Amino acid sequence: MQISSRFSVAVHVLSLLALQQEGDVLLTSERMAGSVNTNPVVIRRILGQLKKAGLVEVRPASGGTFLVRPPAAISLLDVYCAVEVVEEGQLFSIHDKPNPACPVGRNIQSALDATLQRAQTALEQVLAGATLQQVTTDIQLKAGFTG
Amino acid sequence: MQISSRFSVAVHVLSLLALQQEGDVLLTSERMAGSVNTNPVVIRRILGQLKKAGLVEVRPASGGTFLVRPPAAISLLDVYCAVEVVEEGQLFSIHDKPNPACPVGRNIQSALDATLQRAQTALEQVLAGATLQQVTTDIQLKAGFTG
DNA sequence: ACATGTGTAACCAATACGGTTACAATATGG
DNA sequence: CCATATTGTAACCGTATTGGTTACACATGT
Repeated sequence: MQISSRFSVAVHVLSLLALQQEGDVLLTSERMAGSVNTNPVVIRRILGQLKKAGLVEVRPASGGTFLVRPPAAISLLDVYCAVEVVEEGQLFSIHDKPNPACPVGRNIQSALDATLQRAQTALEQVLAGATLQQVTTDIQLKAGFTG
Repeated sequence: MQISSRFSVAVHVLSLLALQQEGDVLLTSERMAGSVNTNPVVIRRILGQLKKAGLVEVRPASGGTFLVRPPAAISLLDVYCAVEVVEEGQLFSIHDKPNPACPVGRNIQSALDATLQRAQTALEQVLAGATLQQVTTDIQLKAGFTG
């Protein structure tokens, strides 16, 4: 069981947008799909989510997708929430309907809940502290980008 | 997408074991299933994993499952690893085979990897710091246990 | 009018999960 | 030895999710 690759694809797409420069060829969902190595519809779905979350704007028909915010103002947590890979506070599934006639059954959910929430929050805080800017800077370093 | 309830059921089962007292009725997988409100086979599967991980010992045939370690020496991370809800370092799925002809495609995986590992580690560290003892203490408090 | 790109539904196959049934293997007590 | 209770495990099933595909309506710019 894993957090869907939708999240990493979304970061990929946002990185393409962030690294796009004036004068570059128009970045269509088709082109993005080429970089990701998937079908453009997949990209469009994700872009729909990113748009709904206010991270990108998308020009209908004539094409073109743009970041609404600078890369340094987009955290990986923003992306994670935008693509809805995990429901709020629901990373861990807790068995439901344990037997209330048993004290453990009656109390296990609440006894576990705080810890599991803390674990999820810890994960999300790392994502909150990581920006798209950092990702693209890393990509540039690795790629030997000059600008 | 959620981390399987197998984990929470495992904690439930371990809590039953931890709170078991001398003279209590034998705790069979059937009884545990009653508390969890599931089928005994489900419990047995999980017990198989916990046993393989060295957290419990199980008496064949005549029945009876026992903690191998004191509850304070069993972390929730131990349980999480025992029930194999998440593969090591694999909480996040990263799309594979991005296009290496594109600098973003070529580098996105490694550019993301460290951050995602850190996020997973942060979550797991919270679990490492939480013990079965804490869970059972909480259950006892909530249940108004006197023992 | 036409070409191009977006948006979305529907379909499909694969996978994981949790529940169930079936039954072999094992230990214990009578 | 036998009956009983319990464990261990395979197989099956239905459900949900995912990511890819196909189809096509809609929107824009030339």
